[in-house]
Amino acid sequence: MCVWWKRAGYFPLSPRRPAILPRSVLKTSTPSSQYFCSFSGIALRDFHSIGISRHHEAHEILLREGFPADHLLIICSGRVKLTAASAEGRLLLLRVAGPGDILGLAALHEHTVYRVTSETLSACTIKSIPRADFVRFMEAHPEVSRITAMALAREYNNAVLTARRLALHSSAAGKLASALLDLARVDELDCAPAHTNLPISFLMQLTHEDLGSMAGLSRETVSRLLTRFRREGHVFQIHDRMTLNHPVQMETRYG
Amino acid sequence: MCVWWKRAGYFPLSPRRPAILPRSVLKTSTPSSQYFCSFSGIALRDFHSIGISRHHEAHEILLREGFPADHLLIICSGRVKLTAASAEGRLLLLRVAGPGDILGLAALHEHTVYRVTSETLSACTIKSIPRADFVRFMEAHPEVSRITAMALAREYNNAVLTARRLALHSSAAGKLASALLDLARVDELDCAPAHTNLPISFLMQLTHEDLGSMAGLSRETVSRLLTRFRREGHVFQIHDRMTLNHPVQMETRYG
DNA sequence: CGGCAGTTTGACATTTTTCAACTCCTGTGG
DNA sequence: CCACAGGAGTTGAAAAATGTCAAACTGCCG
Repeated sequence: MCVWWKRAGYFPLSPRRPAILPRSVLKTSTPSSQYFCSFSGIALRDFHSIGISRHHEAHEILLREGFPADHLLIICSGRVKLTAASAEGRLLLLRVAGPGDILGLAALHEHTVYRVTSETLSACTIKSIPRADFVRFMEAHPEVSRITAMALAREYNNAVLTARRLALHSSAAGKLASALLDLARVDELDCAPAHTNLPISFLMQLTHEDLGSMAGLSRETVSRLLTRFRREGHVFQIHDRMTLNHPVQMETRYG
Repeated sequence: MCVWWKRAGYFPLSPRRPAILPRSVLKTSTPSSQYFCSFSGIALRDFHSIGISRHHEAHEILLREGFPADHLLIICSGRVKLTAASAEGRLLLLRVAGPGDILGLAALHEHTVYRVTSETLSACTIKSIPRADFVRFMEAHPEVSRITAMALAREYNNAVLTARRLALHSSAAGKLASALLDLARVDELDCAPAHTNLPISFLMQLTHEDLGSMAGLSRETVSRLLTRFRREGHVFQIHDRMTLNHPVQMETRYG
C-alpha cells in the first residue's frame, strides 16, 4: 500500500524550515500593506514615516497573548501563525497570516492585551508601529479608521470560519480537510481561481501538531487522516509542498 | 436523586417564550446603541434621523445567512441569537446579542452577504438602517468609522472566544460550562462584578439544542451534563432562570 | 383531550484520544 | 567523524468519551 508516494521517497517535514522562501511565496509579498497601500497621497506618506521595519528569523515570537497591546504589526513578507492557549497548555491555531495582514488591531482598539500569540513560520519582514503613533495617525486621517474597520471585518470573518470549522464538521476528516483548504487558499491569494476544482498546491509550513491545533484534533489523528487522504488520492505531498487534487470533492465528501 | 429540584416542580423551557421580558432584562435596555450613543451632537442628531425602529416578536428571523448585506441592525431591546449553518443542517450558535449590539457590520463593510442568521429570542425592538444611508452617515462623520472599528473589534473577540471554547476544552463539560458562563455574563453586563465567585443568575432563553450548537455538543449530552451540574451543585434552575453557584470553580474544574 | 416541543434516560455503536513503541532525519558536541 | 538527543512522523492496541437511536415523560396550547 501507499507505494506511489513511498517510491518518491519518505520526506517528513523538516524540523527547521529553510530561511529562504521559494519564489512562489515571495511573489505574493508587497512592501506595504494590501490595506494601507490604498491610502491617498498624504496619508500614505505619513504611513511610511511611522513605525520601523525589521527582519525576523523563523520561529520567533512577535506578540504574546496576555501582554499589553502596545504595538501594531504589519506583515511585509513571510508567514506568521496566530495561536491561543488554554491554561492547561492546549493550543488553538487561529490562522496563518501573510503579507499585508495586520496583527494586534483588535487588541489595540480595545486598549487591552493581545488575545493571541504570533510566531513567525518562516523568515519575515515585519513593520512595527507603536500604539501611540498609530492612534495619532488614525486621528490625523479619517480614512485610516475606515480601512482599519475593513481589516477588522476580515479578521472577524476569519475567526468565524475557524469556529465554523470546529463546530460544523461532524467528522475529524471534515475538520482537517477544511483546515487544509483554508491554508491552500491563503497561499494562493493572488492567483487563485477560488472555486474551480483544479488542484491547489501550496507550501505546508505547519507540523502535524499545528494542523491538529488548527482543526481541534490530536497529532496522531492528523497523521492517520493525511495517509488516508493520500491513499484516496486527495492529497499529494513532496517535501513541504502539498497539493490538494480535488478541492471541491474534499469540501463535499467529508461532512 | 435530584429531589430538591423536582420538588420545585419540573419546568422545561417553554417552547414559546413570554413576549414580555422580566424587569431585570429591561433594565439593561438602552434606546440607542451603547456604541453610537457616544457620538457628538451633530452626529447623534443625524444618527437618530436615519433608519427606522421596529418591534419584533420572539422567534422572528431578522437576517439570513447568505443574503446580500443591505441593512444594518441595532438592537434596542431584547435578545437575538446569531447562528451559522453547515450544508448538512448542522448549526453553530455564535453568540447571543443584546441591547446595543450591532448586526451585519462585518458583512456590510466587506460589501458581501451576511455570514450569520439572526433570530429573535424574545420580543425585540430593532433599529434598521439601509446600507446606503449608513455609508453616507459614515462618510459625513469620521468618528463613525472609529466607533464602528471598535464594535468590530468586540465582534472579533467574541468570535475568537467561541473558537476557543470549541477547541481549547478537552471535555464536553468544559465546553458547556464555558458556554453557560458566557451567557450569564451577557445578561449581567450592567451590574456584573465580573470575576467574583458570587452566584450569577440569568434568564436562560436557549433550548438544550441551542446550547448544544453553542458548545458543539449533541442535545442529549447537554441534557446529561446539566443534570450532572445540578447534582454537583454548580447549577440551580427554576423556570427559565438559571443560577451558576460557583462561577470560578466551573471555569477551573472542567478542563 | 391530543399533539407537540422540549427534556430525560438507557443501551449501544463509533470515533477519537491516549499510550506506547519505533523510524527517519538533523543538529550538536565530544 | 561518530554518537546521541530530540523533533517529527507513523502505526497499533486499548480506553474513554461522545454521538446515535429509541423510548418515555412533562407541560403547554389549541
